[in-house]
Amino acid sequence: NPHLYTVLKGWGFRYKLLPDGRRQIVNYVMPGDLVGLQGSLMGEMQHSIEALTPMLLCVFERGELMSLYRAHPDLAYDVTWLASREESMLDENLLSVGRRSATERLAYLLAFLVTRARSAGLTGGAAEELPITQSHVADTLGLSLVHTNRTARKLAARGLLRWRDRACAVLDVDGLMRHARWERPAEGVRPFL
Amino acid sequence: NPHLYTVLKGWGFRYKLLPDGRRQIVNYVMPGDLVGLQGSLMGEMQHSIEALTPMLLCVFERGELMSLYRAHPDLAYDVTWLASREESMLDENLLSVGRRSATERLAYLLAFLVTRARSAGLTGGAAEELPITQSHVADTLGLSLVHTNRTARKLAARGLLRWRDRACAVLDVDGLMRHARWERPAEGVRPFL
DNA sequence: CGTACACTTGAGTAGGATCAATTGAAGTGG
DNA sequence: CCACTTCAATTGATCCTACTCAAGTGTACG
Repeated sequence: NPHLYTVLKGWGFRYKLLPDGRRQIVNYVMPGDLVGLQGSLMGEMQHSIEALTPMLLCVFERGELMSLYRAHPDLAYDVTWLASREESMLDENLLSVGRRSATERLAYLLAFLVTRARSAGLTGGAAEELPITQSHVADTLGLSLVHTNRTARKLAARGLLRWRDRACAVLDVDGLMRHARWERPAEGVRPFL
Repeated sequence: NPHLYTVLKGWGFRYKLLPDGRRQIVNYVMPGDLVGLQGSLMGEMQHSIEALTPMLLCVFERGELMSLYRAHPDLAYDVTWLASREESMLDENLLSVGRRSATERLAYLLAFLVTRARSAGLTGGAAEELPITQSHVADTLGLSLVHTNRTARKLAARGLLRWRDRACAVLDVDGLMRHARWERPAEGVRPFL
C-alpha cells in the first residue's frame, strides 16, 4: 500500500522478483530508515518488502508529504538526505554484486550490515547478530544457496563468523572489511525523523 | 567537486572502483538528470562521473540547496522525486546484475537505455543510437569484455542490435524487452528542473 | 608509419550453478 | 508423546557459464 513509514524497531528487506521467481534482495531496512518513499512519490512501488523480525513502524499519510515539504523545509531536507544515503548504499551493493568474488561479496555484506546496525543505534552483541538466513544472503549476493553455504563455511573456518539459529554472528568485522577490500566511508551527521 | 548539476545535454555515466582497478558502472546520466546530489547533501560523493559525449550542465551552488528547500517546496519535492527515481533504477539494475543471465542482462540494459533516452526527450534515431563501447557495457553488467562481445554478437545475429563506430544501434526494443523478461513500469508525470 | 583503442575469435580453465541426498531443529496434529 | 511435515544448513558429484590468456583485424590519430 502506498504509505510512507519510518522504521522504529525491527529488521526487514526490500526485494524484486523476476516473472519466473528469481529473487534479488536490493537492500535491508532497519530502525531509522524510511520505507515507501517511491510509492508516495511515484504512485507505485516497484519492489516488495518483508520483515525479518517483528517491526514497529510509524505511519505518514501518503498525501501529507507535499504539505510536510511546505511546512517543514528542514524535514524535507532530511527526507532527501535519507533518499540520497539509500542511493549510495545501492551503488555500493551494485559494485559488490558486479565486481567482487563470492568471498569478497559475503565479507562485504556482513561488514556492511553490522556497520549499519551500529549506526542505527544497536549496541553490543545485538549489532553483531544478524537475523538473516543463508537464502537471504544468497539472494542478496546473486549467488546460489549452495555456493553461499560453501563460502560461508570457509569464512567460518577462519573464525570470521558463525551461523546458528537462523542468524549470523559476526565475529571479526575488521577482518571481513579487509577481505572485502572495503573502505567504509565516514558517515556524517545522520538525521533521524 | 561538491556542486549540484542538472544535465542539459549529453550522456555520461556514474561508476565506482575497487582498490585494484575493477570498475562498476552504476548508472548512466542523460538530459534532465540531477548529478551530484550525494555530494551536496552528505559532504562527499562516493562515486565518480565521466562523460560519454560532450555535456552541457547547469550549475547549482552547493550551499543553495537548503535555501531552495525553504523558498521553493515544490522544487524540493521534484528533487526528491528525481532521487527516488534514481533509486528505483538502481534497484532494477541490481536485479539485473544479480539474477539475470548474460544475454538477459545485455538485452535489459539496452532496452533500459533506449527507454530512458526517449523519456529524456531524444527522438527518432537519436534515442536508438547509444554512445557506449563494449567495455562500458561489460563494466555495467559485471561481465568480462570478451564475454560481453560474444553475447552482443549473438543478439546481433538475431537482428536485435548492431555495433558500429563505438556506438550501439538498437534495432528491436520490444524484442530485447522480451529477451530480458522486463516489464517496463509506467512512468508517471516526470519533473524537469 | 607507428601507436592506441575498439572489436573479434579461438582455446583452455575455473568459479559457481545444478542436482541430489542427509542431518537437525521446530512445529503440528492425532 | 510420537509420527509427519517443513525449513535451514550441509556436503558430494557433475556440469556449464563465464573468465583468462592470447592473437588478429580494422580504424583513428599524431
